[in-house]
Amino acid sequence: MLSLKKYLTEGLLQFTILLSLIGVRVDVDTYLTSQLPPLREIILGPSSAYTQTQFHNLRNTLDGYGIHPKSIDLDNYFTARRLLSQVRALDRFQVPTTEVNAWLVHRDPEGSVSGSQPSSGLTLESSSGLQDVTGPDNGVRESETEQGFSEDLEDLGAVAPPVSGDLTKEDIDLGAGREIFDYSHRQKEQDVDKDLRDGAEQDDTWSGEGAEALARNLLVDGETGESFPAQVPGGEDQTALSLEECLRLLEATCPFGENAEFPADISSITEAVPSESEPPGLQNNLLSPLLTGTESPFDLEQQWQDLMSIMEMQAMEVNTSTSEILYSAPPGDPLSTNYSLAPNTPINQNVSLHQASLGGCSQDFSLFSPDVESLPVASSSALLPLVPSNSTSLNSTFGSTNLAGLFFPPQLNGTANDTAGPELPDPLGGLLDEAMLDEISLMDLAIEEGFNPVQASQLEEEFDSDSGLSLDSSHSPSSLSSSEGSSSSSSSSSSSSSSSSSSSASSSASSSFSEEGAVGYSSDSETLDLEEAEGAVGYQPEYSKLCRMSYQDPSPLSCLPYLEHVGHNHTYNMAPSALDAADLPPPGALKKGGKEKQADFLDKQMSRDEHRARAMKIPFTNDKIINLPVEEFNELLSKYQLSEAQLSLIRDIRRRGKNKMAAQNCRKRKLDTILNLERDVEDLQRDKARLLREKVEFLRSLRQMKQKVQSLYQEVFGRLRDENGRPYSPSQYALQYAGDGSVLLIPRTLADQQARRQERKPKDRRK
DNA sequence: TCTACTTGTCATTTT
DNA sequence: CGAAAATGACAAGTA
Repeated sequence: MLSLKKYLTEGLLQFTILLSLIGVRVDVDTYLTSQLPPLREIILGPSSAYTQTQFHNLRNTLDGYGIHPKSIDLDNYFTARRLLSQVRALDRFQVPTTEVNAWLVHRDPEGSVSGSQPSSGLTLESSSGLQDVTGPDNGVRESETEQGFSEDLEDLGAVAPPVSGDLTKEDIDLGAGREIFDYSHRQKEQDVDKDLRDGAEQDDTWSGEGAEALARNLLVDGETGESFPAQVPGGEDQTALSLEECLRLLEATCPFGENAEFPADISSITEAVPSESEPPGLQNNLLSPLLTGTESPFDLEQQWQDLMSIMEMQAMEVNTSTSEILYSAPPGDPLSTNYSLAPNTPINQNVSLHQASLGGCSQDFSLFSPDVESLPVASSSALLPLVPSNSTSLNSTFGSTNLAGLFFPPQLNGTANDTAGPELPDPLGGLLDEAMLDEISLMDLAIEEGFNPVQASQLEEEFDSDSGLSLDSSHSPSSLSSSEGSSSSSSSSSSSSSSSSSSSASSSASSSFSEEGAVGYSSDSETLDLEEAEGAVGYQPEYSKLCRMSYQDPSPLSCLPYLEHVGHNHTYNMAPSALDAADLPPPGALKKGGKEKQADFLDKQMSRDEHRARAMKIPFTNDKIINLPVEEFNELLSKYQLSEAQLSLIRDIRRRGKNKMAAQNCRKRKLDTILNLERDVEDLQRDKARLLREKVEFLRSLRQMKQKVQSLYQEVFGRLRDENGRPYSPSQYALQYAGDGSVLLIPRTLADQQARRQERKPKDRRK
């Protein structure tokens, strides 16, 4: 059983260790540095928590007795601090949330453009993340979320650098199909990007006026469908829906393929494939954040490493080895295992590709078809604009995606995936590693049961309530007022003990209360008057309350053994009965038989100062001496003719008495501080567990999304037919998302080139 | 008797 | 600058 002293000493040490272990230092540092001076002061020195109690004032006013000198400040402070810590933790860990939400929100063609800028990525703490945290609702802020979506996707590693070099305007003609399907986004991207980019890239590529009409159509299409709940399940569905739209368009496109329009011509390739002349945003869009096999994994990995580093700061359990493991593709990861696609065999049967309405897509297709038909066939670099704009969710989800890089085996992707290709699915897939999940789960479960976020929140609430019961009792204004508001020992003890305090604690508290209230410095047997009783009710109750609060409240913690020492009876502690027997009768009033006994007992019970005062025949009680305000005290002294020795003794008594109270308060504050810190640790641990659970859930959702995307890719690709009605070979062709949401079928060689080019960009940007 | 603990007290610092 | 409060350290008393 730990003693109080031991608790004070070792407890602090343990607490410090605990803080460091759980990575709380980050938060603590934050608070120490700026936000909340009180904590710093609590830890480092005097503070609001140590605000000097105006005992005189409190004592002189009836209200003063009901005020805990410290608890209010501490309560407010810790409440604010806890909230702030939660907010910050959410801010930090909300990043995955934002990412997931981004996945799910359908992209608005306008809003998404800016988000696809290469320069917008690389910061986990994007504005969108903060918005998601602070914003009241995600659903309303669709555009914001979409932007955040794009950004977050890039953050995940999808930063697609502008394609350089290999594909230039000279290499590939810009065809009508390109304009048809890409211009709108290009134009919008230009609008947004012009301001943001250095303009080194040629923007005029897309400045054809004829395409504006098409752009409008595309814009309309993109806006038709697309406000999706930012929730994960809905987002999945919406993603599937978008893909389905693509598929429908694809199906509608099949006749073209039969008519030899499907093999995309050079011009359409040019349109679809970013060239040096294209705005960076477009180029960026050409690679999927999650699916590109070139540079994306690095960014993605970096992002996740950042995330993991953050996590590690707060969770020692998640060590670097774990994070490394996370980046290794789990064997079961569909993205890694299902590269080679059997067309027409969607992996995820749950994805319904035929239930979504196509509305605008049809229109787009009608626009699309005539152009395609008129286009010459260039089989060598065939590029099929498969889907016009309406699949904006896909576009927003993946930016411009080289789906081939994701869904085809590295060997099929050629050199582009030499390095990053194998890693392609890894960064995200690795995060979903079951081992990691299990680890986190265990971590979470170690602190609180339940894995479902809903359950987690519920658990959190429960924990909060529990903690409030266990730890906040002494700090919550309500409990404080209830305990201190009680004017009698019985009521106070009962009320305070009602909060599940142990019998020993309550008894000790009540006893100490009564004893101290009765004795204290007011046990001067000479003058037993109303002031005596006043002393019992006035000053001492305060002390008893302090003790009660400090000792009894922690009892629910069930880990504070020092409670058992509360009941110690020291010289100044006397049972009320004994007190009455000893103090009430004047020294000479007792009968001879019990007089000596009474006197001896009284002497034993009196404090040294009381003895001295009585020996010096001080004409008033020690309680008065100690507790009277300065003015009244001086007034009292002036009423009597006191010797110098008496005056000196009185001053000493006053000094010692005040110091005694000060010491008691000081010790109580120490205890309160420790308890509050302990509670904070618990809160932080709880928050950490909750955030970890959320992260796991998000990762799980992400994995599901990836699976769906993969299956949809397979579905779409498998339904593609060339002019001869034969399916395309996955080894020769790949689907790629363009920046405007269109899906293009491009030769693998072209995709590899793009991947290679984009591989360099992020590196350059990092410099 | 020893140990751990609480409380009181002193000296000093802080407010 | 002085009073009051806070606090570390130590002593005394108790279990």
